[in-house]
Amino acid sequence: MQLYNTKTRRLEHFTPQDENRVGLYTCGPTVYDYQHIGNYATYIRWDLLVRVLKESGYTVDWVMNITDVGHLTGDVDEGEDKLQKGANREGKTAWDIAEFYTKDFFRNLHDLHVQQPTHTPRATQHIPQQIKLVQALEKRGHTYIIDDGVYFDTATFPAYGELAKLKLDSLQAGARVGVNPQKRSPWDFALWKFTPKGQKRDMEWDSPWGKGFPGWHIECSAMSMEYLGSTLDIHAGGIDHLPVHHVNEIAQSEAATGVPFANYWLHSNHIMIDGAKIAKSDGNGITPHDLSKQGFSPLDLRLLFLQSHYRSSANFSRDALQAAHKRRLALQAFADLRFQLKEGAQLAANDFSDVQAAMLTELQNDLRTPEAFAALSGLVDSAETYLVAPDAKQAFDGFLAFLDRIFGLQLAGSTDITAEQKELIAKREQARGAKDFEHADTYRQELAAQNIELRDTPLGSIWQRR
RNA sequence: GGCAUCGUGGCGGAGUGGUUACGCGAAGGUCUGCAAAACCUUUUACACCGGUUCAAUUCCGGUCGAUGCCUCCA
Repeated sequence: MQLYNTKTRRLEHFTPQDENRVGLYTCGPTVYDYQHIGNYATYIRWDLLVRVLKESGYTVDWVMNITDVGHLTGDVDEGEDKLQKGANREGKTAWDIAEFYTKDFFRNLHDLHVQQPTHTPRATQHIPQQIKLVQALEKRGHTYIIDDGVYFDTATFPAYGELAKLKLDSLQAGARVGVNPQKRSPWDFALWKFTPKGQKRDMEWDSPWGKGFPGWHIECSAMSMEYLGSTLDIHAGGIDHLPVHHVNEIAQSEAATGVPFANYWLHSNHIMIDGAKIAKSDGNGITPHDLSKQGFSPLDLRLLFLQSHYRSSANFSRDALQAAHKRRLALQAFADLRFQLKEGAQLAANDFSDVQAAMLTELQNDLRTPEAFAALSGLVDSAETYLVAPDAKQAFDGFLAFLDRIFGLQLAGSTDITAEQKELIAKREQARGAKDFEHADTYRQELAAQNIELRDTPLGSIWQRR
């Protein structure tokens, strides 16, 4: 398997530390609001990575964190989110808000057929581990304390910023707002923040340095190492995390352990809407729920995101989603041919195995989904024309199972049409044979009313759902 | 201001130094009882200007444009 490693900026052959097991960490959501479709695009892509790794014979330990702490103070009232404001008005706490959005997040992942990660640790449930990691850094002389927290001293970590190829001299620190002037360097970041004097936060814990809460980066290091050890095989995340979050994760992790934090770094690019980044502040933070209300299935969205490569910045639009929806229906119609095997059909077992091999090859080459789908399209077209013979049933079923394993589109999850519907089709065939086209069309219309369309082939009628 | 990335046909989206990506859509046609499907044709595809080359969308340089990051952000 080949993966593009941000660490080296090139395609590399992937080799895990253990022969058959892969330790994968992916940055999860901060649960203070609904996740938009761009967020989910990233999780769908890492789900694909896990699926392809499994298909390649690996066992995958997948850890995805839930950031349920950070900036939720007791009197949050910023941003435009009405529910959050409402929650505050109703006297809810940061804990309630985190719980609400965590549930929403997992429900959406389920609907999008993203597999359940092996572990989904909450930051609030791993405070001791985070404190321990900060203590280790303190012991090794990588920290200093100022009035609002314990900070990581980037000057003590010469490799700081290497992953993102940061040129610290040329970065414009002055553009930042709210920089604590006591920081030794603008790049230093908080490991532990103190609760401001006279304040009481919903979320705060005791620590050796005083009451407070963990910094924004330390949870990922603490929890990934807790479950996967000091060196991860793969650390994946959104491209936006590269220059700050991932750079800081590396610094604090490697400074504490002395060993490489991750062997492979994967970054997914952003989904754009109308050529611009998705941002709630711009009012384009579309959620899967918004699309459901418009009649789209979560699987339409899943297919749309799988059609583009994870490293390119894909553009979302209604038309593109509609196109994906229709493509999915066509794929479903292809899968439903398994209920309509025809004697004399021409598709043979090796037609499926050849395409399966070709698709897997593309996916193992840095998850090249566009090429994999292109390879599939040829077969779908052939199947539509030549149909599938009964003696290819096993191969066909096996192929559909393969498609569901790698793409998660649930193609083999459909059911056959009912006996009544089959009866209608038979009646229509009879009427047609007798050149009673009036009745034949009546039967066809009856089926159409049940969202079933017919097309006639030399081997008989074929139905497909709309 | 600094650092990056990218500009492909109506839309989405791959890829390549010389041959149809693929999907969705539109127009015409063949076929069909009518449809559907399929097939054929059309819808002037690779931002612009130079350069290298027998040959560039594909390499090099420049121009213009778009976007991202530098601040929590998938």
